Amino acid sequence: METQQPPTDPVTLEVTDLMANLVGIFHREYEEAAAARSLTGAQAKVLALLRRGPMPMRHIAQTLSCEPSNITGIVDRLEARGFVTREADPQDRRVKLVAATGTGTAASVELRESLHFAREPLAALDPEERIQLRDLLRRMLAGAVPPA
Amino acid sequence: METQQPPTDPVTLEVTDLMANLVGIFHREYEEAAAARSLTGAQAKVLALLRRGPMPMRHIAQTLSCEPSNITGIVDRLEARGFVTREADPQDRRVKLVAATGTGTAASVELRESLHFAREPLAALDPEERIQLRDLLRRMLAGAVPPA
DNA sequence: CTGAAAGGTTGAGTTACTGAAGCAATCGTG
DNA sequence: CACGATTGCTTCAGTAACTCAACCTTTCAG
Repeated sequence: METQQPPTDPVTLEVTDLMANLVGIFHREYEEAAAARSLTGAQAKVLALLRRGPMPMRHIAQTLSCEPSNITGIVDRLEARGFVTREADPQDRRVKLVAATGTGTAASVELRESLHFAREPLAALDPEERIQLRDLLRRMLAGAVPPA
Repeated sequence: METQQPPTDPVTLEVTDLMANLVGIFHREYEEAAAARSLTGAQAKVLALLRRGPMPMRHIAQTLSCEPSNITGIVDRLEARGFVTREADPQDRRVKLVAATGTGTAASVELRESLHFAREPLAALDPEERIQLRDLLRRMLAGAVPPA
């Protein structure tokens, strides 16, 4: 949309494609791992966010870049199942602070640790390479939004 | 689900987390790029698959690991907008071969090339590092399913 | 030829999502 | 201090994606 850098070098293009595959695989595994705990992907994402502590709906919506009304529904369903609670912020009673319950946090942590991804494609790399990869990813993400 | 490797070393865990962030960013950009062409993410994925040539619905469903009935709907909407066609396979008339039209292919190629991702997080790496990253990703994906 | 299996579609039901409208609490300014 | 604008969240359509079960149609096996 903004500055149009016409050529896009071949390496970048290939990395983008590889990344797309990786994203596909990762995504599928994430959904499966969530489903195994009868969570949807969206619910799991919200729960993961809440591992950092209670936060206003607004903040959740911004972080996941979606409409607040969307979060209302997701939190509704999480709340109905006892994974999160909604409490009015005493500081500003317009704000609802969403917090993960013990069960919610546990499910999220468990999910995170169950990600097979860690063992499948990643297993193809030896420890040294994994560190290399980590460093590259760190640098790439240093500038980006600090999300999920 | 299968063999439980208890400890999961710290580097792997961190890589998984970084990857999760990356996946989030990439995913968001993909959706946006698709939306900019008034496609949904799912539609864009199917269209991307069809760049390789016509294929039966069954095959699409398997590749995207979802129910065939799901694909019916997505292809319906793509067809309604002239991005794909459905034709009976002369070899086996149960099979419907879905093929991207010129418009469909064009949209898909354009979308692929518009992925900003190439310039945002990736721009933080210098050419040498990008090659390093490419090689690592290649190795990781060598064993995996050859998807989208 | 007949019954089982495979490819797709249909229909019901859930979730995720958007956008507009609405309500309540808060803030800014005269 | 009061009043209008703004902010945070919910509610209400409306659409897309998805699952599952039931259902045709074509193919295949015996």
